[in-house]
Formats: sequence, C-alpha cells, structure tokens
Amino acid sequence: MVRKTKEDAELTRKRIINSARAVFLARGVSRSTLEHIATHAEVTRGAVYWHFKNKTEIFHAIRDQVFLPLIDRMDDSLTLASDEDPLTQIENSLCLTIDDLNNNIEMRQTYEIMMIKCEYVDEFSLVLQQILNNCSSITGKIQLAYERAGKQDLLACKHTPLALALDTHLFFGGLLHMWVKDADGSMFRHQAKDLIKSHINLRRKQ
Amino acid sequence: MVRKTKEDAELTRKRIINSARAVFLARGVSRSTLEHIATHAEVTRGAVYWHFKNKTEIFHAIRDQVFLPLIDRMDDSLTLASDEDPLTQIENSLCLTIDDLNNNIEMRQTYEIMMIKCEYVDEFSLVLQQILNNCSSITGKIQLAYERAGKQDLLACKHTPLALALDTHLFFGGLLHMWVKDADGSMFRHQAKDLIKSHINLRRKQ
DNA sequence: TTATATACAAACAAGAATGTATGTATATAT
DNA sequence: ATATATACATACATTCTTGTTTGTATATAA
Repeated sequence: MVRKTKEDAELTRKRIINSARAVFLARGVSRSTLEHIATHAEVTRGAVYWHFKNKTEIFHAIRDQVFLPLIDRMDDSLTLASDEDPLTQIENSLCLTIDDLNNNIEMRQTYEIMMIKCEYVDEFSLVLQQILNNCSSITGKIQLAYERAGKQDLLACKHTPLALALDTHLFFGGLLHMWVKDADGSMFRHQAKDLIKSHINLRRKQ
Repeated sequence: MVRKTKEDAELTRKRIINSARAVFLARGVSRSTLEHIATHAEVTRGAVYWHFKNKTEIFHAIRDQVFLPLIDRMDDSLTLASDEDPLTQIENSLCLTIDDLNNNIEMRQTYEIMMIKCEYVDEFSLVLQQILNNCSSITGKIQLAYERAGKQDLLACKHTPLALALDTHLFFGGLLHMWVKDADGSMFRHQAKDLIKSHINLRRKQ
C-alpha cells in the first residue's frame, strides 16, 4: 500500500523529523545515516528522499522547528508591557527558557544536538552566522530592558546598559552550554534558576 | 628510504598531529579521513597507523597538547601569591587566556575544533565528563580568590564567593564560545578583555 | 471514469573509508 | 657483521553510505 493521503504524508514527514532528532542525539549528526533515520521512522530511505533533499535539509527542519518560535518568544517576554520591573522581566525571560528546556523534550534534544552533537563546517557553517545574529538581537532586547531599569533607578552599578546586557548574555550562553553538558543535572541543571536570580540580584540596587 | 632515526620518527609524529589539527579545523573531525591527514603531513596512512591507533587517538593527542598545560596555568595565576588584589588576579587570569587565544595559533585552533568542529558521542562523550571536571576545578580556584577578596573587603555585594565564582565561570565560558564563533572579531574578539574588566568591576567596591 | 501525479518501496551502481596484511630499507642492538 | 626491530609505504578486502533509478499502488483531479 502506497500513496497515502496528504495528511498521512505530512504525518510521515513529521515522523522522519522526530526520528532524525532521536538519531542525531544518539549518534551525532555526522554518524547518522539516512538509513538509521528511515529505520527509526519505520519507512525506507525512499520516503526520506521524497520528503527531504538530504541530511542537511532535515537538520535545518529540526533547527527551525525550535529556534524560529524561540526568537519571537524572547521578544514577547522582554519588550511587551508588563507590570513587573525590567530586571524581573529579564530574570523571568531567562528562567522561562530554562523551564522550556526542562519541560519540552524536543527543545532539549535540539539544543543538545546543536551544541555538542554537530560540526559547524561546510553547509553547516552558515548556521554560525545565524547564531551570531540571534545573539545581537537578544542582547539588544536585554539592553533595552536594562535601560528601562536604569531610568527607574533600579541598578546598583554605573555600568552602561550595553555592558550589562553583554555580561548577562554571555552568562546565559555559558549557562546553556553547561546545562546541556551536565546531563545528570548535579552541577548546573538543578540550580540553573538560582544562578539566574543571583546574576540579576548582583545588579539590583540594595 | 624508510626507517628514520628516532628523532625523525618523533618529528613525523608531530607533523601528523599538526596536520590533523589543520584538517580537523577545515573539515570537522568526522569528515576528516586519515588519508586527508596523511596527505597533509606528506606521509601515507601507513605512517599514521604506525603512530596512532585511529582518529580518536589523534584527537586526544591534540586535546592533551593544549588542555593539560592549561589547567596548571590557571592554577598558577589564581592561587600563587601575588602583589595584586584577588579581583585583579581573577581578571588577569581570564585576560591571560584571551591573550593566549590571540597569540597561540595551536591553542586557538584546538579550541575551535573542540567547541564547534566535533561531536561528543560514543568515544568522544567521555570528554564531556573531563570538561565538567575542569569546570569544577576552575570554579573552585575562582571561588578561593573571591573568598580572599571578601576578607579584604573588596566586594561590592553580599553574594557568596561560590555564587560569584559560578557567575564568573559561566560568563567566561559563554565568552569563550562567542569568541570562537565570532571569527571576524567584530562582535566579541575585539572587546573580549573589556568585557572581562567590566564583569569584574561589577563586583568591585566603588 | 480515466489519467495523472503522488508517496513511497526496492533495487542498483559507485565511491569512500577503514583496518589489516604484506613488503622493505635501514637504524640499532649484539 | 649479522640479526632484529623499527618506521614507514603499498596493496587488498570489506563494509558503509550515498544518490539515483525504477516500479507501483492509489488518492485525486478532470
């Protein structure tokens, strides 16, 4: 039996993506073959080649699925009007990402793949540019929040909003990397949100 | 002409390691074949297999060459007696690493390979444990420096030395990652040391 | 109702990459 | 001076992996 309905086809496409994520996570992107992915999805390589041009295209599908919505989310939680003070807004925004990592399996796996199970060379190296762009974007959002905090006289220090934003962004980037590497959770995962609160408190007046 | 002298053999071994580093950097560890490495070193795969069991062993040779000395260095600059105050000691220690990255090509390339050109799966996944261990070690050293700073009343905040050390360590981890990714230098490399100074100043009294 | 495009499965061909086995010239030990 | 181990080069066999091609049953459009 072949030629499924359109909905069925979309379903197998999603099964292939989900299988690819699992296989990438277990074997790394390079060592994952389309045969591995097909077998895991209970289809043949024919189906995979029907839906995707090659492994790189599957990789980007997985990446987009998680990171495209993420940027909007960061946008919302930092720039939208809120009844909380700007510093708490930053804190909540970062903590929300940690919550997401804890609760959303797909997001967690995708982060792990992108950070320690893939090599940024050739076709993948242009992802680095995307990452750098996201970083400026996020840092910009944080900077605006720090500016508002400064105007409300919430800051304990005389640093520029940009300096504070960069420091926070680098801190959070480091935290995410350690969060991913600390698989058993003993070193960073369990106290991630405390570390965020401590980081923000460091620049809060009193 | 075969059967070189012992010194010659050691020289080809080093040539193979250096070639492997260059090839890993250009193609990523997974896509690098022993043939690539051998060709770059102007030997045959026979020579490579004589000196190394397989690609993984070359990988570890490259890693050890940079990271084994690094741990001692960090140790020295943070725990040895110095005429500078503890906060400046931390600052200098971090800045020294940045200087190293700027000046030492092998170190820079090795960092880049380990961070974005290799997949931590199977035989490589045990490296993650080493990384986590190094992190505790380094955080511990920083923590001791913050304790001394606290006793000398240099700190602007009431945070525990451990909290400060973790924040600094995560900041620096994030900085290193961005330093590596920011190949053209425009976003992080040029201002890396300023970011470090700013980070330390944030917790310095006045 | 028939034609056609769809959604795959199955088979095929070709090139890599790896590990090993074998050959060999020569440093070095005896 | 000879034997042996060393430091490779060369050749071989095997296993993956990929991309493409071909086949085919059926949803869907006309």
